[in-house]
Amino acid sequence: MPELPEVETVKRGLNKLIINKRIISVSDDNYKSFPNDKQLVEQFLIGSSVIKIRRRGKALMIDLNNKYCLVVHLKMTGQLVYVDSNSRWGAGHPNDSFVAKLPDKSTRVEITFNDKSKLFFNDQRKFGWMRLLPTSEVENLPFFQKLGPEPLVDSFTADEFKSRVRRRKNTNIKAAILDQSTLAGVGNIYADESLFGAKIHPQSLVKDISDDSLESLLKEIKSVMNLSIEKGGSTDKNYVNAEGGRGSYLEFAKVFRRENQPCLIDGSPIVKIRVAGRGTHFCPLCQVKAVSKSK
DNA sequence: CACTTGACCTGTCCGC
DNA sequence: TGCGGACAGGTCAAGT
Repeated sequence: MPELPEVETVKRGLNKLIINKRIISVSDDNYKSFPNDKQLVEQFLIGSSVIKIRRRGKALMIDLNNKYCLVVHLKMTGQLVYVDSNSRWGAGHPNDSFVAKLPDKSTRVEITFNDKSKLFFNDQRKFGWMRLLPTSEVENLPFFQKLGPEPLVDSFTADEFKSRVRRRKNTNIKAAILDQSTLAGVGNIYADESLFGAKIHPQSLVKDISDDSLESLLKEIKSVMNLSIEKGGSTDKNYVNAEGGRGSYLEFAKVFRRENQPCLIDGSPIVKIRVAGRGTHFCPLCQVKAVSKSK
């Protein structure tokens, strides 16, 4: 589920909810979700306080006041949900029926703070993970070593985007932008949406795409992600924000999950195919496949 | 080496 | 209603 905008939304939520709270207990399901040595958790997680939450790509880093950091990757179905000391937001709150049921069968880790409020790490498919380690060692994790630049910072230029994408000359453009070493944070939803905006066919080979088109693609990636952050991300099935609420970006999506519905530009039906092993949505009229020059 | 495919899991939906 | 298979927003390992 969560791509950059969803993880950014969770980050912003947690930064309003758990700063300066002290962790008094942690329970987990002894599953791979949290493969840390129990002694390390006892020694460095319990008793520590949260300083701030950062995001890099689709990963979250919860910085603690003892130079340790709890890194979290939500993968497909992970959730980080905070609930107050009554385990609910109060009658009438739109998220109350969801959070009042926590923990549920997907809960993998439950963190309790000094004021009895809780942070739940839920993950139906168990692909996600948490990892406690010294903050200075976070960047050494293989996941971060390979990660490309953040797309939304000004220092990430069109020239750098082009040269990174063009390293993947023999593959299609969708695979190239889903590759987290090209740039960080693009997943299936925003790949489809940004390719539509840039009028690029998802199966076009990188070597057949013009520089102008790639520049347009970077602009679309930025604008699609910024809009999604504004809308609190995309909730399809599992994703919720740090308070258990839904994101509304999919109401604004132009191709994702809109197969057989009319293209908003020309009215022709949106098509769904499989590209790079993923369900892929596009408009066959707007997004014409780039043609190879050599042949 | 560059690239593609399958595996990791559970839940849901669709066709028979 | 039951059952098998395909599929779901991400990443890695293993294969070609």
